[in-house]
Amino acid sequence: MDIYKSFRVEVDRALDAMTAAGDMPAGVDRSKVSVEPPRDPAHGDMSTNAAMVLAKAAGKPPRAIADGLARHLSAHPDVTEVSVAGPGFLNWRLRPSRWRATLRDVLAAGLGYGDSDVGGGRAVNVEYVSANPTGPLHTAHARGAVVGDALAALLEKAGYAVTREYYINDAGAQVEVLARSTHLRYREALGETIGGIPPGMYPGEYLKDVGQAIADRDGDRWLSVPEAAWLPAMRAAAVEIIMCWIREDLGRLGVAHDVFTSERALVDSGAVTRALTELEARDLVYTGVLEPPKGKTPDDWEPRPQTLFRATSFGDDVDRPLKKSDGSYTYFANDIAYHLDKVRRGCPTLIDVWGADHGGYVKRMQAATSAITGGEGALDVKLCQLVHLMKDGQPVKMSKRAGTFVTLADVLEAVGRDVLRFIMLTRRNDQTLEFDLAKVTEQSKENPVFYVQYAHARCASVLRHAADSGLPTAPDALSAADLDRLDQPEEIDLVRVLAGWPRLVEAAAEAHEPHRVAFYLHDLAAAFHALWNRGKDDATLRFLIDADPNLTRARLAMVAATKTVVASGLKVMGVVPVEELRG
RNA sequence: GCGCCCUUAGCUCAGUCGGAUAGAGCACGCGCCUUCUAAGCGCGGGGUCGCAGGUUCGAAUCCUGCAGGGCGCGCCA
Repeated sequence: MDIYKSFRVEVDRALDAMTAAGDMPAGVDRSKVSVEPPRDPAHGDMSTNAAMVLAKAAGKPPRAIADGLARHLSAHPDVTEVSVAGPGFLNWRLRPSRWRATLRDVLAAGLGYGDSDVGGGRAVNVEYVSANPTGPLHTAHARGAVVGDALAALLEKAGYAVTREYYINDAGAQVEVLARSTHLRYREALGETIGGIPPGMYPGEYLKDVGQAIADRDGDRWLSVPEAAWLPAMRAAAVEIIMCWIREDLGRLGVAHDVFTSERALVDSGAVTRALTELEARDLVYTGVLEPPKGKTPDDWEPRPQTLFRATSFGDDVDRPLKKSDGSYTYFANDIAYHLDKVRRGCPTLIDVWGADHGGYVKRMQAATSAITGGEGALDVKLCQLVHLMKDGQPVKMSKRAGTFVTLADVLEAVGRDVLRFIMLTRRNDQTLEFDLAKVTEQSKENPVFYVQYAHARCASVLRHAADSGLPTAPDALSAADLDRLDQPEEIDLVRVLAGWPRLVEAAAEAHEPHRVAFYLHDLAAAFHALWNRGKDDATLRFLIDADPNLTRARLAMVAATKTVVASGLKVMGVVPVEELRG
């Protein structure tokens, strides 16, 4: 169990005792009481805000409550140095043996250390990537892919039942364009000279491969038939081939979705019509005329009655159209049906990972999700800001229009999967990210990937040396070590960081912020590197002490636990830990 | 014009449901390799948390207004 959580229980017991003694009114709301590490370690190992939070309801000054809590807590066998500070913080320290005990927890749990049950097995659907099937993945997609995948892994570690989902946008005008562009390349593959690619068509060279593949499979059967005949065939074939590429790229990135949902299949099944019927039943659909967007009116704007969803009743700024002027459904209408579908499949908690250019779409989708599910479903949207691809400090020029964008496959080839995944998680999702192809493969402290991997490799190195000397390195053997031999302050510092991993997993999962794992691992690596270097100044602080097998075994337990927690964190990030950095 | 996101050290960024003297890396200055990997570690200088109000025991964090940057704004997805 998380060490902070277990002391939160102790605080509860103390409060119970105070209530029983009449020092505290019964039924006081304790939901804001927390036990956490103080920001400044000088204040102690743990701290609670209970006295300040409860002062008003208890009708007592914070310090009086804190004094009462202090009396109860100081009776705990693992607690020392209880003190009341500042406006009413209650601080205390733990006996070092209590901290050291976490090493056994880590060794016993292995990579499962930090697993939590806060999720309680509740279902969460994480939808991410969902790139349009009109071309290969490029760098902009990589961030959403990594963030979504790491978030899914994090939620699983925190005890949620996670579904990883990809929404294939294979309906609508853009796949029609794809079909026409593909037909052009198909004709080209059969020997026709097509000249330039007309405006409005996808110019990318990659469509040549699609055209060729269809020519190889079907011969010339789509050459002299009317568009109505070849268009659906081109569309289906192109989407299938490109989705195959996308899955390959995701596979290379180590991303695997559980569910792929087709927009077209959803529309064909009548789900959109049914969803709109449900909205109508709730009186959330009407026909109205929208104001033109101010400041940037389209040239061909004319007021027109439209089928609208009452998004404003759910916090959006304007009501949103559900049908185009030709009577077909808007993308938004399809998306409402899709989100309803996700909830109806048994998952009220939805997370969508989107690109920054979809920011204007968040409110309406949240409004719609809430409306269509009658408040049962809740949608959180993680918007990933832009990735600026750089090389040696200079921006890499990209233009999708000219077909010169950098594909995900290119970047993967240049830097590797693990580097790409780690770097994508070194920023909050709503912060823009600079990705320098040169810097991220440097082996220096400036590169967080290297820094964390180096810590893992150093742990592995120590364990290798130990094994070479015939020392036991298996977890159960190390668990039997006399951990009281770890009496250096820096050693306890490191153990404290290790003990913070379960708490971090829960906090990051609840906040839907996988990047916190990357920052935690950086801190953990720093604590380990610091300890390592202490052995440079003072040989008695090295991990392997030939003359003292018992001390060595205790220190190996600490090293093995550190290696395990680094690996556990990297696993959430989808990064493979390295055993060795030098070839 | 409106909406969303961002603004923290010279630079790039963290900052836990509001918590104590706001942190890390880079850069700068000074130290540490006969040693388990020095691709590392230690010490030091460096801040009006964009600006102005408000909420309260307490605000970088929540609310309001303003400024600067990014993204978006019916019949694209």
